[in-house]
Amino acid sequence: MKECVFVITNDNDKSASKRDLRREQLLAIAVERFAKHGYHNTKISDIVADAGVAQGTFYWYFKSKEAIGLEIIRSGRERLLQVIAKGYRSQSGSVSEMVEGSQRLLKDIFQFADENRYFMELLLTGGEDESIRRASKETRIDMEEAFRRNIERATELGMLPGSMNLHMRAALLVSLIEGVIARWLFGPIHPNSDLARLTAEELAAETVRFEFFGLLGI
Amino acid sequence: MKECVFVITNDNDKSASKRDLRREQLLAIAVERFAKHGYHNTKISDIVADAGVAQGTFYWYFKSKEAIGLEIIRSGRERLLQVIAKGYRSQSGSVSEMVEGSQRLLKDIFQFADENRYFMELLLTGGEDESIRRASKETRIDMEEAFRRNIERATELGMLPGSMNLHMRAALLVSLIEGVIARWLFGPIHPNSDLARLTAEELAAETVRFEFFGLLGI
Amino acid sequence: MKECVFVITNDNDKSASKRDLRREQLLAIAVERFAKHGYHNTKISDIVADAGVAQGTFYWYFKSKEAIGLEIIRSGRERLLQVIAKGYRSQSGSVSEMVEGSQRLLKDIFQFADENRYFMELLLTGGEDESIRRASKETRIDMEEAFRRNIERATELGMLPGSMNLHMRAALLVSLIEGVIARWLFGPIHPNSDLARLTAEELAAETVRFEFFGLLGI
Amino acid sequence: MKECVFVITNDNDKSASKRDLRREQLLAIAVERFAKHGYHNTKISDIVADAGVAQGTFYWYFKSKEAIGLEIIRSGRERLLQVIAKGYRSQSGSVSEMVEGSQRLLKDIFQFADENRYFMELLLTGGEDESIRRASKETRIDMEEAFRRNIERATELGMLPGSMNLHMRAALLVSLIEGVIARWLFGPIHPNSDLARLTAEELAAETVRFEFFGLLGI
DNA sequence: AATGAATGAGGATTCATTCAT
DNA sequence: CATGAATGAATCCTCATTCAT
Repeated sequence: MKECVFVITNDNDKSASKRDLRREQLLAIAVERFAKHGYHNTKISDIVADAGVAQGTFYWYFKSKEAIGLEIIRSGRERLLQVIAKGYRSQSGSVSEMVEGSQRLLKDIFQFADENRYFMELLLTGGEDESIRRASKETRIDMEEAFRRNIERATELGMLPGSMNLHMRAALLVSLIEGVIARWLFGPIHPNSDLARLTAEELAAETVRFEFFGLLGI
Repeated sequence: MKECVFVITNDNDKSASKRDLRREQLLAIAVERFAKHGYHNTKISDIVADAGVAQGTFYWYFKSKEAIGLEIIRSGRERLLQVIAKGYRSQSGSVSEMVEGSQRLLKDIFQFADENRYFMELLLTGGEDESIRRASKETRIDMEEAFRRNIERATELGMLPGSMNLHMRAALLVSLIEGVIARWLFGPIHPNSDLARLTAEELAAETVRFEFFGLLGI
Repeated sequence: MKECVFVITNDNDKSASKRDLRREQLLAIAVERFAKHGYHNTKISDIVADAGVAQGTFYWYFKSKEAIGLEIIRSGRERLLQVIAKGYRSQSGSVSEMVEGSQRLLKDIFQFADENRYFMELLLTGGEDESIRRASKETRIDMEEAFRRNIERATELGMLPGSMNLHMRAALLVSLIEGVIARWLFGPIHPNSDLARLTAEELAAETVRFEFFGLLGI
Repeated sequence: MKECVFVITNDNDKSASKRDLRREQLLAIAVERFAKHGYHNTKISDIVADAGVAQGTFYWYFKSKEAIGLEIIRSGRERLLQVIAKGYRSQSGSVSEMVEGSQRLLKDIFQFADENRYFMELLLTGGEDESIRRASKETRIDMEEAFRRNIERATELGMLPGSMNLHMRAALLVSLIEGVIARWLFGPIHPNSDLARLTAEELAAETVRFEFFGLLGI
């Protein structure tokens, strides 16, 4: 029987009822197993065994296996988009200020990914069930859209050159972020690479450098 | 019953026997279904129905479902690495020569991806079965390693600054490439984005610009 | 949450306690659902949801699902047999008196069926659970027996010819009654038939005519 | 393992393939168990155990449990309606000819019922699953409709008085037939009644007498 | 080479019933 | 009296794989 380690829902009210706790526990176990072994390779019987409850108990909290999968994506999506929303650019500034701001945002995202690695893994690599696949895609599109708006704003403020397609830039940027997170947290990663040992802060620094200056950059 | 459209294996011998053709056909159907619906959501009965043969016939050509999955990855991997190998840098040159070379390599990779979109989708998003997951990872690590050597060589030749971690650069570069391919060919992609309408050549141009100069670049 | 509409038990004592009311309510909901959807398709959770109480509450009033089924049959049986008992023939009379008496009895039975349609449906079409099936059968045998005695008495009084097997006559008569009730209240009924729109009285008149005179009758 | 006793489908072609035989066998076992124990109390595992095959084999022949239930009704319905269709009145005649014709029809129906008692039981008492319930109802309506047309024709030919509602007559007639069959073959039946021991012919004679002359009849 | 019937372990889901509070 | 969370046996159905023909 496993304790509840990863709290998934946004529980602002202090009095987490016993019911809520059990729900969180099942969610946490499910997201971990889905990420580690895949959705189809995770049996409800595995989840309940981990939680130390009977098979039927699962269905007191979730309508179906698909439902818990969607719930995981939904809840993670909300919190991920919140993190990104906080990093929105609002005012003009120097290049170094912009780089700094970007780095702070990336660090927040990487930290979130680290704290929610199983969700992140599910989001980035999962999607065996059609509906979960779709929900993941939507979340990733939302993320890209958030970055697109951010870049758009910076371009309007004259902080970025307007010569490149906005969508393209956003796509490239999010590719960078997703790829870095995936390699940092759950491979594929070259055995000799020490990328996995970096902190969120260090990772953000490296990434932001590439983001703004490319391979030729400083 | 479906015709064999996507030839997967490297068929050098001219006289493709009837047996080989059937094998190719099954592989082509399988890779498409695996990519479109996922490994677990693809039943052997689906594959054989598409091919217009009986259930048992499948097992005359492949040992098991896992085997056909691995075969798909194996064959795609070989051909993908060949494409990358051809683009290897060997001699020094100007920045614009380097950019040009890179762009040519990217174009080749994108073209390969376009011609093998189902394999690519399986490689980048698949991995429900443990052994296929591993095979995909290894292929992607190989790809990263190839790029790492390329960057290393360019750094030794003084064409790139040595200030950045090699593995990090390779990871960022491959993230870029993988993300762009995924968005170009099979989403997740923003509905308003016209990325999907670009040619391999145009995509390579955009990508290489970001690769070398970042968001601030020309 | 549903109000208690159909009172099922013979409540002679004036002061129906709160407890009795709840019991009646559960019985009423159960008999309706059993009739409409079948015994197996009715979940305890459906019944309690309709009643607006918790799952466990059901078991404070009834030992089990089977028990409530049997209770429904038992209580209905008592009241149905009472109705029939009141119509018993005791004295001789003319043919038209006999027809009149029969018609009155049928009208009473049809009225009872109308007021207890769900019980009637359960009695005539239900019987998925072995013990309920048995209880229903016994009730219907009792009904047949009551009619057999009635016919026997009329035959002894010389009001009916003795040329036909008594059991056969009773069987045919009860078949008629059961079939008519079923079609009148809950089908199977031909869409164009206006049988369902008849009153109990009209239905009794038509039925009694056939009962005594057959297709060739007046 | 049980042999196939009751052939359910209309197999006119001599060469019943092995596949057809297995299908018939499963149908026969299913209809018997559905009739004896009810639809919900019959497990697929019971059926296949009786047939001596593996669980999965069932699903090679039938899509689902519901499907086999519907197939049973569908096939029985066809054959039952054929029997009735053969008894259609076409020409005028004397009363005794009419009675004779009716008796012959009833005998055929009773014989069919005897030879297909499990189907009959399912048709008349079954219907736990919603779709099977509906299919049964439709069949019984068809039967009623067939008799209605028969009565209509006889009335047009002046062989029956026109004073009674057609639908009502048909309903009463079919009630009679259904009730008699039910009591004859599978109760509810009074223990002292010797109805169950009658032959189809005798039963038809008794029933037809009541049909035309009622209780007061000859 | 090919067929297609047969296998059977496995897994999701249901639901009557129990019980601590 | 009432709650509602928990139980777990039961059952339908899936599908990769085998094998006689």
